[in-house]
Amino acid sequence: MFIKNLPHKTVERLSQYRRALLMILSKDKTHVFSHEIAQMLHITPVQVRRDLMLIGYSGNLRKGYDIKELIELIGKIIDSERGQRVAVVGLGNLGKAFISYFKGKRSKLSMIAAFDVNPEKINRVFDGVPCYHINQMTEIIKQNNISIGIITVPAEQAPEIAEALVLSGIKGILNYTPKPLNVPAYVYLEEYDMITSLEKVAFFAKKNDERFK
Amino acid sequence: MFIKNLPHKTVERLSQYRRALLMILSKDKTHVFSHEIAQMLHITPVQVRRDLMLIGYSGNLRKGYDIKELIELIGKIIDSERGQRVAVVGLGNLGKAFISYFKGKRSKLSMIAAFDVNPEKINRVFDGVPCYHINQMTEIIKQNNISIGIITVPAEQAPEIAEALVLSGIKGILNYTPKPLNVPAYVYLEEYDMITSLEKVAFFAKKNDERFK
DNA sequence: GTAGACATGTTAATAAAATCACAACAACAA
DNA sequence: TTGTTGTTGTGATTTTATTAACATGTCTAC
Ligand SMILES: NC(=O)c1ccc[n+]([C@@H]2O[C@H](COP(=O)([O-])OP(=O)(O)OC[C@H]3O[C@@H](n4cnc5c(N)ncnc54)[C@H](O)[C@@H]3O)[C@@H](O)[C@H]2O)c1
Ligand SMILES: NC(=O)c1ccc[n+]([C@@H]2O[C@H](COP(=O)([O-])OP(=O)(O)OC[C@H]3O[C@@H](n4cnc5c(N)ncnc54)[C@H](O)[C@@H]3O)[C@@H](O)[C@H]2O)c1
Repeated sequence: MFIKNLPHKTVERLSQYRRALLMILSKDKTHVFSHEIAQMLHITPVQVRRDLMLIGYSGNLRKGYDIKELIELIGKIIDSERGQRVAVVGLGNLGKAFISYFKGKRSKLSMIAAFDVNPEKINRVFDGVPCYHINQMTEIIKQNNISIGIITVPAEQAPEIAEALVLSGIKGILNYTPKPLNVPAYVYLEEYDMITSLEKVAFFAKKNDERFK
Repeated sequence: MFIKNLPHKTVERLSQYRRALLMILSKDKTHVFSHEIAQMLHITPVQVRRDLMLIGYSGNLRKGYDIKELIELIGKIIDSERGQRVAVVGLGNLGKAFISYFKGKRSKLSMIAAFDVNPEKINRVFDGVPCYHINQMTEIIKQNNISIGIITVPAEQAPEIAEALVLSGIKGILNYTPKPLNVPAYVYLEEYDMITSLEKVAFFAKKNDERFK
């Protein structure tokens, strides 16, 4: 299902809506109001309604939004129908955290493989995901039609890993190392740094502190 | 040093500029151009110049920006003069990843303590950071004037941990669990979810793939 | 000494994102 | 029947963020 030019931020929030909805689905509620979703994500109810409007979903005026229906619709929009396959490169603390957190959470994204150089990790299975030697990476990516790579190797290795991923035909990269990467325009690159998040918190905490005093 | 209402996004980028600058500082370069910084962060040179303008920094027309000076100025703006103290709650994969990554990276943020319930972790030191039992949290936070907490416990425990952190007097929280938290307005809360990042990459990778075909 | 190449700094314009304001409606109570 | 409450959906507006355009300055080459 395609919707013309969904705003960048809306895509991000749709993923968050789904996460929140999956979380409350269990609690034998069938419907939810925009202000309930909003409260969970610390945004305004209008924002929620606007996003849902953009994906063409209508709620019930009295009961709110049907949770199951909405989850399904979000899936139709942000998931790829045929599914996408993912690999983690670097099975250290962060790689493991990702894999164990991800486990069983999304049906349209399959965690297919991990790659490392440490002999103690290679040819073993971690949380259902087999770990291979980095030398086999290109081969396995191609064989399994893996289209997304997550980089969690030591920073120095990141550029060569990124290059190898691109050459293997990957379409998207999620980089957790602080090393800036360069990839061709047809590969989507997302970077995240915990320290930047921490510094943001530190900055605004300090600011808040003055403001509320 | 205070600058009236620095845009939210600019604060984030300042942290990234500093990270990038620290990275190239070693390479016996003393100056850098806006387009070089821009390339590293995948943004435009104008954006960089605009941000630097906002913090009142002027570069050299011919040589660009003095790297050391700029690092220092960014510090004056985003760091707290007296420093801020940080604790990690939940010393699992993610908590460890954070601590070992953070180690030695920022002088104005000190990682003071970790808290956990697992007896094997308590009263031991991980990467220079001592781990205490969660029962001691309030006491240690107050004693050490810790103002920022990072939550990396299992999701179900997150709300009670957040509440305890707030009661202990924390001013900022960085939450890595998918559980939505509620904190008073004077506490700055930042949340991050790896799966949202991954889904964003998946979505735009899929989109790119169609566009470039 | 002057044209060319190439930076920065900044105002103005544009684009993207969020919010306001309110019409439309459903349920219910009096 | 009619007023009240509380919701959704959305055009209009505002706010925030980014980009364009260009004036200004510095070095180099000749
Ligand atoms: N962005 C963030 O928020 C963040 C947070 C923590 C760590 N980090 C970064 O993420 C990376 C991983 O952190 P970590 O704590 O998991 O480190 P780690 O040392 O625990 O894990 C790194 C893993 O990569 C493997 N490895 C090394 N070279 C490799 C290669 N050439 N190919 C494949 N695998 C290789 C190692 O064997 C190890 O298993 C580091 O670069 C760190 O700086 C980033
Ligand atoms: N946001 C993300 O990107 C992301 C990624 C991975 C994991 N996670 C989440 O982060 C959390 C931690 O992930 P992990 O892989 O490190 O898990 P983990 O199981 O390795 O670590 C959790 C740690 O918390 C400790 N703990 C449990 N209850 C506690 C309590 N009441 N007080 C203090 N400590 C307690 C455990 O002993 C353990 O050491 C989980 O909630 C997971 O869902 C988030």
